[in-house]
Amino acid sequence: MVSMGNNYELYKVFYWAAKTGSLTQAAKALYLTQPSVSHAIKQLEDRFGITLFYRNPKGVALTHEGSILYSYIEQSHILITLAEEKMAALKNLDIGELRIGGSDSLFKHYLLPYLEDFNQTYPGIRLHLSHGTTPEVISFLKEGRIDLGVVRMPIIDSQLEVRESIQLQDCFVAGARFAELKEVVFSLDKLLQYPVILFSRNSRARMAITELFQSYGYTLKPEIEVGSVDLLIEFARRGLGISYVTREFVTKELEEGSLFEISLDVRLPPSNVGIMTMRNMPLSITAGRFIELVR
Amino acid sequence: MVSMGNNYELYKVFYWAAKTGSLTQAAKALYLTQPSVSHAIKQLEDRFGITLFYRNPKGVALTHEGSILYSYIEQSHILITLAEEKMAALKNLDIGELRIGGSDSLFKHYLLPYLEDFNQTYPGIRLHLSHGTTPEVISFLKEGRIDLGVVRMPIIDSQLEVRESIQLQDCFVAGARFAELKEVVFSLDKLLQYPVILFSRNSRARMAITELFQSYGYTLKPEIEVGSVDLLIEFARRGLGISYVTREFVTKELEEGSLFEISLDVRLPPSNVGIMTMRNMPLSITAGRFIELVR
DNA sequence: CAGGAGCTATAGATGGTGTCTATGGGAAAC
DNA sequence: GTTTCCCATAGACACCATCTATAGCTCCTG
Repeated sequence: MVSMGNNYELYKVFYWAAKTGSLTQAAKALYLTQPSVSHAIKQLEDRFGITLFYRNPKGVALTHEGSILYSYIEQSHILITLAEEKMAALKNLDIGELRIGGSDSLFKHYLLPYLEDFNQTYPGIRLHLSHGTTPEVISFLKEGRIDLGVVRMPIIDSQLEVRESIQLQDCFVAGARFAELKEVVFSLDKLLQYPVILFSRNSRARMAITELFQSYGYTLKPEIEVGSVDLLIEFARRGLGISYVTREFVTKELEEGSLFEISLDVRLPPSNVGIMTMRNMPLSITAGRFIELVR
Repeated sequence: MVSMGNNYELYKVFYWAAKTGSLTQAAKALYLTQPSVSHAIKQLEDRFGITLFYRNPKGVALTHEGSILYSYIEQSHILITLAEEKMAALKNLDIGELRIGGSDSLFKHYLLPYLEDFNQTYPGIRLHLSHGTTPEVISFLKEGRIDLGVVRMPIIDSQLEVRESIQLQDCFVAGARFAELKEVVFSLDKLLQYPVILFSRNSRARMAITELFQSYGYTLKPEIEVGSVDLLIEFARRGLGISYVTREFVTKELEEGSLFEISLDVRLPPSNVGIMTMRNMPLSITAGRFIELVR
């Protein structure tokens, strides 16, 4: 693996010398002195064994060979300049992309305002949202397909760095059809006498509540399983049963009275939203900025 | 005229680090040590404020931002490599061009063997031949349209550097129709009784012979004027008159007897071929090599 | 599980070289 | 003739690119 060739820095000097047609001007452009430029050009000429410039009293002019070199170096210089501009734009968040993984419900009910805010502040950043279950999001992250994942805590994975975000409280809610239960304080076993609606997927929330019932010796078996948080809410509103949802996701319905919360004699465990990134991997600029925004 | 930006040399290091996926390998390719490469990459990252590589136990991998940079730098590197190869080829005379100015007759009768030789030795060099009168050739040279000019001496021009080449001797020749003149020794005025054929253009040779006659008080007025040396020879062979030609250009005809030289009682002035280049301007590689060949 | 063999990061020392100042020469312009 | 641009050269200096040495990390292997 041989890498013959000159110091690339010399080509920068050559570029400016050729472009300005003057070693003195090139020196100014590069914040150098004229002898430095003179010396740099001489180095190139010596290494190539080719004279690149004619020296005139009014400046320098490319020789035939020099102009051949210039035709390449000019392109090369343009590319490097574009690259530097692009890096500056990336740094500045004028361009870039932010890839987030998470569940639909978290996107809609938790992340949406942040995403709107971020998008308004940095309209040049393209947002990629990948939804999936917690394990799927984790593998997206490990495969490098997303910059950060937003999932329910707890996450135990030494490869991941998890930042806790707001706390969410799951609860049971019901609609008008069960209005007579508003003032009742339920025990877990009493709740089982009513139709319960749960999220169908193996979500962390569902596993948690199932385990809670089991720890009291009960088995929680849903009457209905639905595939989205929206349906959980809608089904409860329509009186199809009592839904287990995240309270913060039904704030509106609770306020307007289309849903009410079932009071229980046990405390349901809260859960936090966690923002995951790869441990020991630098954050992309966009991801870093987004995380700052969220916290 | 601002030139922000990094030391281009850093991009060379970046290129190899990205290409090999290993700082250690990059160091080997660049004949450096690993800490040097590490340091160089760090500099780039610090200047951009962007992390370019993920550091793994088995090497490094480009971040998203790093791979954007790489897409530019890779192209840039390819161009520079091509440029360096091109320069090496030019130096090596594998490619290139040689632009020579001169008169048709000198090309044909003087330069041709050298050109053939040069072309055989350096088949990759393209030859451009521009013919013209001496003043035309000089202006070609000053305009940079040719690398060297081949004309009759003397040339007096302080901007030009002239290398004397072989001496040529002009003479009068006639064909079979004037066979009876073979043994005669002519004086200038006696020659004027015969039809003389001269080159039509204001060539240096014609001016010289006209002046010679004038210095003896005679006026040389050609019976026929022709536009090429070939016609001078052909007309003489066919007996249309006595042609004034360069002896070296009719060697073959003199040997085979289709022409013979007129003996004169005065010595005609010899002239040298001169190879002109611009003074104080570096020779192109091809021109330099060609001049070596000729001398 | 310990040890070896990769890899990269960091610290500190050093020498090379890139850059500077000072100067000279040459051509053009005034 | 004098000035005023160029660029080339010489020599000195300081910076920084590079080095050596070392540490930390992960993976692999006996």
